[in-house]
This record gives sequence, C-alpha cells and structure tokens, in this order.
Amino acid sequence: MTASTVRKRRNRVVTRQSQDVRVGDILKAARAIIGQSGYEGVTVAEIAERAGIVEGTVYRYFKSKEELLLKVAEDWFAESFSDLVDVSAFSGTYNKLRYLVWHSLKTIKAGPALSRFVFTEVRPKPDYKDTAVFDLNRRYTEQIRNLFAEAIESGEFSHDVPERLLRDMVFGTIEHSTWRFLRGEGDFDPAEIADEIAAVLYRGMSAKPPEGDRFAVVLARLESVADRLDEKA
Amino acid sequence: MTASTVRKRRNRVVTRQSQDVRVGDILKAARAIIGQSGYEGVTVAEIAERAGIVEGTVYRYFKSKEELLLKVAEDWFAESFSDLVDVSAFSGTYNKLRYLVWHSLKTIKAGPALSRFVFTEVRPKPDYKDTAVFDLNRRYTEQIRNLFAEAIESGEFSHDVPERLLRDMVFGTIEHSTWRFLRGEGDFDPAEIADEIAAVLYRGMSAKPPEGDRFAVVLARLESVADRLDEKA
DNA sequence: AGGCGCCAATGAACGCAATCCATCATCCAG
DNA sequence: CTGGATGATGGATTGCGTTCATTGGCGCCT
Repeated sequence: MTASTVRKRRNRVVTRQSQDVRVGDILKAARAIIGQSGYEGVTVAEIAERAGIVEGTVYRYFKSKEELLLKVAEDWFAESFSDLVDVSAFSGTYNKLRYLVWHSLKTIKAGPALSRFVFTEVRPKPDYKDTAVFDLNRRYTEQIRNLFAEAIESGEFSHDVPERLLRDMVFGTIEHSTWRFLRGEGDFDPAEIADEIAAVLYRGMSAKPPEGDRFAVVLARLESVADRLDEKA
Repeated sequence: MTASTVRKRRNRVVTRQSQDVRVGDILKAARAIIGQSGYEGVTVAEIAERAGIVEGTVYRYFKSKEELLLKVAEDWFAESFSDLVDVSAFSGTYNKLRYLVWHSLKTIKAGPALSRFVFTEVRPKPDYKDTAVFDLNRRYTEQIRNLFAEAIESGEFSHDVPERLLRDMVFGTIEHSTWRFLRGEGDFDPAEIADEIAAVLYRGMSAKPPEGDRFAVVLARLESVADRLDEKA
C-alpha cells in the first residue's frame, strides 16, 4: 500500500489511498457506527471522521449517503448468507423449513440495526428489486420453493396453498416475531422461535388433517385384517 | 367562528382561528398531501401552505413534524377501526379469523401511504407502545386472543401454540403479503388474500387428534402388527 | 533524479428543511 | 375604547447532505 501523510499549513493532512482501501475504510466506518448507535442517527460527517477523511471525500466514492448505507446493508446481508447451506443437507421437510427460519432469525439477531435498516429503508423503496438485498433474499425463497415443490409432490403438503402465501407466512412471521427485539425491548432465542414457527407452518401446509387420514387408512386396513383374523378364528 | 382577515404592508395576511379549526386544518392538509404523494416527501412548508398558514404556526400546535405526522396516522388508524365489529358476530373460528384478516387487509389497501408510515416510522420507534396505533392494534389482538382461547377450550385448536406466535403469524403474514402493493407494484384483493391466509392459519392451529402422542405410538405398533399379518397372508 | 500531470482529498460554500423566536396583529374583557 | 393576552408571521438559525473549485501527493516519463 502506498500511503504517506504530510502536514501542511494548519495541520492539513492529505493521505492518498487506493480506491479499494478508501472504500473499505468508509464502509467499515459506516458499519461500525450503525452497529453501535443505529442507522437513524448516522451522519456523513461522522462516517467521514471515523474513516479519517473529510465529508467531500465520501462523495468521490459514493453518489449519496443513501447509496453508501445501502452498500453497507448489502455487504452485511451477503456475509450473512455465506454460511447458508443447501437445505437438501437436511432430512425431512420440517427440518429443512426449520433450518431456513432459524437461519433468518439468526441473521436478524446478529445485526439488529442493519435489519431495521433493511426493513424500514430498503424494502419500501420502489427500486427494491434492483437491490442486492432482494437478490439475496431469493436464495431463501428459492430453497423454500424447492422444499415446497418436493413436499407437494410427495403428498406431504397440500397443493391448494399458493407458494407466494407460504413465503409471506414464513418471512412475515419471522419479521413480526422480531420487532420487539428490534425495538430494543427484549431478546429472543432463534432456535426456540424457529421451532415454533416451523411447527405451525408445517402443520398449516400439511396436506390433510395431521393424523386424520392416516387414521382412516389404517383403520380400514385393521378392519380388513381383523376380518381375516375373525375368519380364521 | 371568529375569523377576520386583514392586509397589512405587503399583503401580510393574519387570520385568527380557534385551536380546533387550526389543528383540524393542519391535520387535514397533512393527510391530503400524504394521501396523494406519500409521506416520504412531505415538508412542513407544504403542509402549512395547504392549510393556509405559515410554517411557524404549525409549531404552535405541534411540537414537531414527527408529532404531527404521528397524529395524522393515529387519526386515520382510529377511523379505520370505527367499522370493526366484534367477531362474536361471526360463527365459527374460521370465519372470525378470516374477518379480522380481511379487515386488516382492507385497512391497508384503503390507506397505503399511511400504512407505510406506520410500518416504517411508527412501529420501529422505541416509544411505539405509547402510541395510539399500538393501543388500537390491541383491539385486533384482543379479538384474536378471545377467538384463540375459545378454540383451544373447545379443542378445535391445539394448545401447544403460543398465542404470541399466532399473532405474529397473522399480522406478519398480512403485512408481508401487502408489501408489493405498498411499493406500488401491483394490487391485491383483500377478500381473496384473507381467505388464503385464514385457511392456512386455521389449519396450522388445528388440534392434533386427541392424545396424539399415544395415538402415534399405538398406530405404529398396529401398523407393524398388520404388516406381519399381511406377510403371512 | 527531477519534473509533470493526473486525480485523490480537502474544506468551504450551498441549498433545503426543520425549528425557534422577536415582533406584530387581533381579539376580548372590563 | 383600550390594554393585555395570545395567535400568527416570517425571518433567523441550525443541522445535514451535497457540490465544487483548489490543493498537493504520487507515479510515470524522460
């Protein structure tokens, strides 16, 4: 890295850095600030100061504050997905569903401030769909789609529930479950909540009343077996 | 109403109004503007102009822009609840649930801009719980609570689902289902979506057949017995 | 090694929006 | 009719994002 620092006049400090370093510094600074005091109060001046530069410099690398914050959120979100494994690694629809819910909850818990930013600033934008956040979210929904298709094919899930609705239920419930926490009013255990959510969703999607049909089938079979036993007797 | 208007100097206009009228005018102006161009762009100057007053006057009646907008949202939300009937008017858990979902969806559809405001600005605030919006929402959850308790008591719903989770599923799903619409990307039919949501929720909450666990064990045993008998046959 | 030109970095200035406040205009009680 | 009391005004202030004319460091070229 080429970087020299020189004082001129009234302690004017000029340090030239490569684009990568500067952008990295700025993003890191912004993220640190958001992480410790939320995104609602951040100021470009504050970010610049923490990055060791001046406000104007920020604008050499980012078109606007909005764009900068979006980038921070996108990077964070992308990192959150780095450990997402393919649900095919899990056996059974329930476990797959539970894993996705758990992963999402874990992400929110790990980054409350940025989660809030995504929920309140990114998603409502008209160009949300051009966002990396949107693309990343498709990784979740993609897996949900597969899991869902398989479960329907095997007869495990009812085919009369639109996939869109399943997605909305999964993510809507996840988000709503975390608002108290996001407001700073308490905590939650991702594993516990994931279990609850997955359980109800699973049952809600199930093709038939949980055990009802199986009961009828087995009952019929038992009757026929009993009949045969009776005949033998 | 006492109201006189006089021009002084360079057309300075001063009109004295009662508090009620002024507050009403301001709220009406703010609401109209939000209604037609969303809340994200509103300016105090714009509101003042539409209300026929000057910016400073707004601050005689509202501590801040934030407080003003919150009041607008609260009033709107309160009006939305004016036609909410008690779910006891509906027969059957499903119909009650469906009605609540439908009513909520209808409200969102009727006021997209203010819904967005509530979702993105009001709910995230630390003092959300001091808000009239929060209180009003309790009317929904109160009814959900009752409906839920009754269904559990009658054995219709499983008792192993926390009430909190049901609430989160209901409202989370409702909200998530409407985001596309709120972003201005399409439309939705409250009745249709309410049906879908209520159906899946209802099924998800449904009780297992009595004595589920024991039943499962016995079932498995009977099946294995039947298998053996089948083999012999 | 020295000079040059490019472009990163600066920091002052600008614009806009929220908020405050000194002053003026009305209203109304007496 | 007149003197508070209080509503209304509009200009001043402040904070923040954004712009841009200058400055000067760094790598390249000779």
